[in-house]
Amino acid sequence: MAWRGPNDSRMDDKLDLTFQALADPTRRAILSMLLEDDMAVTDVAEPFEMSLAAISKHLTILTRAGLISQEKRGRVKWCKLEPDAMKAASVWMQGFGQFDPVNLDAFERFLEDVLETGREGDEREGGR
Amino acid sequence: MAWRGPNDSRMDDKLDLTFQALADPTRRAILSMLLEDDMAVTDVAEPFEMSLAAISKHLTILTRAGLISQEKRGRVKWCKLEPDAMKAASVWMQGFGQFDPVNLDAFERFLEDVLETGREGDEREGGR
DNA sequence: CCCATATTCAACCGTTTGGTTGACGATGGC
DNA sequence: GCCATCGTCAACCAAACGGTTGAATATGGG
Repeated sequence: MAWRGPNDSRMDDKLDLTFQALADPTRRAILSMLLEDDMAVTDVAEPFEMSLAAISKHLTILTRAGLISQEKRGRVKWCKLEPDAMKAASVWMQGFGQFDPVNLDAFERFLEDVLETGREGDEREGGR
Repeated sequence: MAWRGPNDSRMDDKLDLTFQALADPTRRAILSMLLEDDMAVTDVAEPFEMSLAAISKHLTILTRAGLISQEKRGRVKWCKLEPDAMKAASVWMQGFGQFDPVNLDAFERFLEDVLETGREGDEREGGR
């Protein structure tokens, strides 16, 4: 991945979109729901006590941030989690933490591999 | 750490503050500066083309999010990075990726295995 | 063809955000 | 004691945010 350092303005714009998208509890809840499975817009909206239009707006914001993708099949629009943007933000944050940057490089390579092959590696046990 | 699951409202509030604080490029730049060293408010403000009052507000937001702390010594108020809050947000995000920093050792073993054998390990069961 | 379903659009509204300016309280140096 | 410096406060502003409602635009089913 072309890492341009913490001052790349393109990355800055991307982080703006990502963090702003994550800064709303409804949107975070939506992301959690999509972790379980892809969902139609109407189904995403169902557990929330707000209008479908409001949820539609939230989904647009998540899409622009790259956190999800939406594909229309028939008259139903399916929402799918896209962890890429989250990964970028996560990597940015790691720079401030107590995590080992060497391992970071390794997991970036790992992620690229995973994302390219389309494999999702959910053998991760904790399952929250 | 007392992990209460992704629906703990206290954590939700904390994540709100954290992500909202991170959703502004000025504030992220300030955090980057503080990564190098502790700084006085005036010195933080110096490279930015906005008023001291504006920077002061940004610093208040960062403080309420727990991302920095401020200590007044004499008439100078020193700002210090506090990576703990960032770590909480980072951990939340990890739940969406294939990357698990808590389990980096296991991951490294897994990565070595993948790279050596070129094999990808488990197959996923059902597609979506 | 007609109707129900799925989703977005457009206009609107109150609140929050990110900035400004000017006045103000504290503190340290001479 | 005075003055310059450090930082915040208060009032204000435009723009963005998060929500609502009602109309509009597909699309699929009988």
